[in-house]
Amino acid sequence: MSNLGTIDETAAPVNKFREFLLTKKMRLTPEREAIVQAVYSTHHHFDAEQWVGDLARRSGQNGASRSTIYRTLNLLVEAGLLRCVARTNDRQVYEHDYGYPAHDHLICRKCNAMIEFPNEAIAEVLEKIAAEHGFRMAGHRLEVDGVCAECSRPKERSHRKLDMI
Amino acid sequence: MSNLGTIDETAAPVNKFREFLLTKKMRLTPEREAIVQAVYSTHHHFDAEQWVGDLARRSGQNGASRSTIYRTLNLLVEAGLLRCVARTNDRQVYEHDYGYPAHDHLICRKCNAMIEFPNEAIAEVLEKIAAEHGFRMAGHRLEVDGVCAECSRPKERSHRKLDMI
DNA sequence: CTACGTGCAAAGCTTTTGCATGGAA
DNA sequence: TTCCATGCAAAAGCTTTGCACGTAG
Repeated sequence: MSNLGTIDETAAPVNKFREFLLTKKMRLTPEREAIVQAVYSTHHHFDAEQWVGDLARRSGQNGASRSTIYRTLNLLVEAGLLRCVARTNDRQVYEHDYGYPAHDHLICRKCNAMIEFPNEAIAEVLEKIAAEHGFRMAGHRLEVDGVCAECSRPKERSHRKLDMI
Repeated sequence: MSNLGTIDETAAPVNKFREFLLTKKMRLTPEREAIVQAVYSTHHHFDAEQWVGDLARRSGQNGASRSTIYRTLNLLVEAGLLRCVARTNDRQVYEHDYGYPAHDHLICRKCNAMIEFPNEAIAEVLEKIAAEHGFRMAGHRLEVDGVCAECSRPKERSHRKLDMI
């Protein structure tokens, strides 16, 4: 959890989550807070199982069980704090959807790298299309697949086939 | 669907599939052919299980087992005949990717309707973005979610919550 | 006292796979 | 004969859920 000076970057999402929970008469338990802090401690893509090892180990002690992690991730998506970006190896991949500019991803089918790019242009096009259909757009998910520059280079050895989610 | 005179619209995909299989030293078996004909008999979105009931029933007799259906659908995607468009109810949703213009979908979160729209504009934007990143784009998958015009109408009763894939 | 949460284990689901049988080249 | 394919049943894997027990309010 990188701190910028004294600012805890997980504070804002935790607060937003608390507000969301209030509207549903739910509580911000230590488990839920631990999960939000964990997933907001770094700005990386992640899947549920990634946190299970870490958080379930110290269950009760600033951790949470697998069930609670899954349940909480669903809540965080509902709260608008997380976004499902893709599905890799049959696992749902999440990313922050708060305090971060809108973007989509180029996904390399060789090394699985996910390259972000800002999506204003696309959102704009979609707004127009949605309007034409009387469709109230809530969001979108765009996965562009292909081969990244690194893996395209013929001479050098390409990336290892890894799960770089 | 619509036949142009006496032309069987499933003939072209079957042929294309045969060619693909040849390149992999595989055979166009009756089972594989039955599957291609089934999924190309109508231009609808579908998932694997949808065909299991239909095709597995008459196994051996112009049908195929669940395993073979799953195996063949994967081959058809590889062959460029099918495309994975989305995931609904945890099931992979497919659509024709041959003899049909490129498009993406607006997905209604109320009635699950999938509304197609041509995607040249988006493909164009993506070409540019990919080029900027030296990324060799192979394709994309775009799911726009929101609420369709029908379900947005406040006065009338909205669509039934159905799986209109 | 009541309602909400957690953890555990088991269930649920779709999709994949091992294996024995069968058929085409 | 030698692969390639099929079908069955079982496995795999992620995610959800039932239930009993706790605990905040």
